[in-house]
Amino acid sequence: MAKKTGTAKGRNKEQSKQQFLSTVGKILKTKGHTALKVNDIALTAGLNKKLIYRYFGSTEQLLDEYLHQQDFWSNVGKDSIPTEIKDGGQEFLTQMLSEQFNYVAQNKAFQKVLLWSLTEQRKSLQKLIDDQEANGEVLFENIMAPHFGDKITNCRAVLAILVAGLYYLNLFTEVNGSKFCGIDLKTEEGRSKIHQAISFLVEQTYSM
Amino acid sequence: MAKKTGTAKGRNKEQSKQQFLSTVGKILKTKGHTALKVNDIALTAGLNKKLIYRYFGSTEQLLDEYLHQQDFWSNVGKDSIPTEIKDGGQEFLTQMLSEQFNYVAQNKAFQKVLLWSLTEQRKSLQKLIDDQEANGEVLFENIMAPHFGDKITNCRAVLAILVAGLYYLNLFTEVNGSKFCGIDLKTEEGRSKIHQAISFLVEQTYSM
DNA sequence: ATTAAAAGTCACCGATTGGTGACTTTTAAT
DNA sequence: ATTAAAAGTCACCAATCGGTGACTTTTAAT
Repeated sequence: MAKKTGTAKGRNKEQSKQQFLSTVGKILKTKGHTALKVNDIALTAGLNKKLIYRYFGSTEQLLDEYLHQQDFWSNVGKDSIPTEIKDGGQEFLTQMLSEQFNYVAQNKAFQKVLLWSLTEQRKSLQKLIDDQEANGEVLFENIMAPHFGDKITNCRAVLAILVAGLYYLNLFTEVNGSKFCGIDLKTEEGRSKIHQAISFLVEQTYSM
Repeated sequence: MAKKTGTAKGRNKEQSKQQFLSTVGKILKTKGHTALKVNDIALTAGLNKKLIYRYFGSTEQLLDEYLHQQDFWSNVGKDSIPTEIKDGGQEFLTQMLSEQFNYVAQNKAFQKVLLWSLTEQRKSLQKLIDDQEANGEVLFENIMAPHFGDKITNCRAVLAILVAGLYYLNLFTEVNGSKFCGIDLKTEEGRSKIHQAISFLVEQTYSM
């Protein structure tokens, strides 16, 4: 018969669970998803690995709970859909893509999750992707569809290439940095060129 | 004192080496680079793993030799640079990007190598990337620079996003398929939309 | 104080990892 | 036929992997 009194000097289930979850994030950021072994997680967390099975059932469920806990898309998209849109969403879209480019660049955990989702099939990863799709659909229907009309499909394809391109460039930069198409993405100058290209490409798409 | 007589009934060094190398490709295609363990390679090749150390020195050197042996870029770019270019390379560039999109889609080994190069740092992978970069530079200097003049940097940034985007879309399709920005990349219709977007974006860039 | 559940520890299991020494078999020059 | 190098096999090693049973310690209600 044990209840919690709040006196947590290390022997606290909820605190230990959070310790495991944050350790998953730490390892993910530093070593990638392939290093998420139960022994490493427990060692890094400073807790016994048996607790992982007791609290989460398995390592897989721990990872699932980590992915579910993280709300990667809250910072990247839907947070601020403007109430009034004059230019058919051109400025909004430009800013959204630029912010997304920067967000991915500075969020290493998200980078690793992106890479993870390109590497292996997993329910929790699929859920993240589905959320992103649903999130984007709101933008398409509310902002772009009214402006593009029957050209909306072309617009989708262009945006797919842009979003995917910005993802890849950030992933590429992190590992084999140097240059991509002659542009050094590790410099502010190089990244600035990408921002200009985003602005240009969105502008051209809206003049379709 | 052993020379080769060409009588190879399994006991042939060169044949065994090629067997190992092709096995690396096979595992890479089916399970990805994380599954390239020495035990698996030897088992799949039907040879003893000791031979890997004897012939290549280590598993890493075997992988390096595989990457060096494969010439992924020969089919994707430089093969046919037209002698005469009238439109500043617009048509050539459009076709090159479209072909690259299709090439990556059907070459699983290349997909895995791309993913590999986003995952871990390795000399042989870096060399592949450098080759690609040098390869692209020829196109920039010979075809696009004369046409774009001082706007060549913007052109680089646009092309970086396009190439990166096409890479990512193919990698994404392979694992978590379904849809990206509402486009189903597993259908011919979806891929056709991407080809149209490539054509459109290159066209717009040349009207810069 | 008793007690039962939860928190946490420890040692062990079988399977797999990378790697090597000692061995046998084949090859081909002498 | 002899012989030595190369081709190939087998058994073993230490380290690590995921996972579990048995244990001790703490907690808090009774």
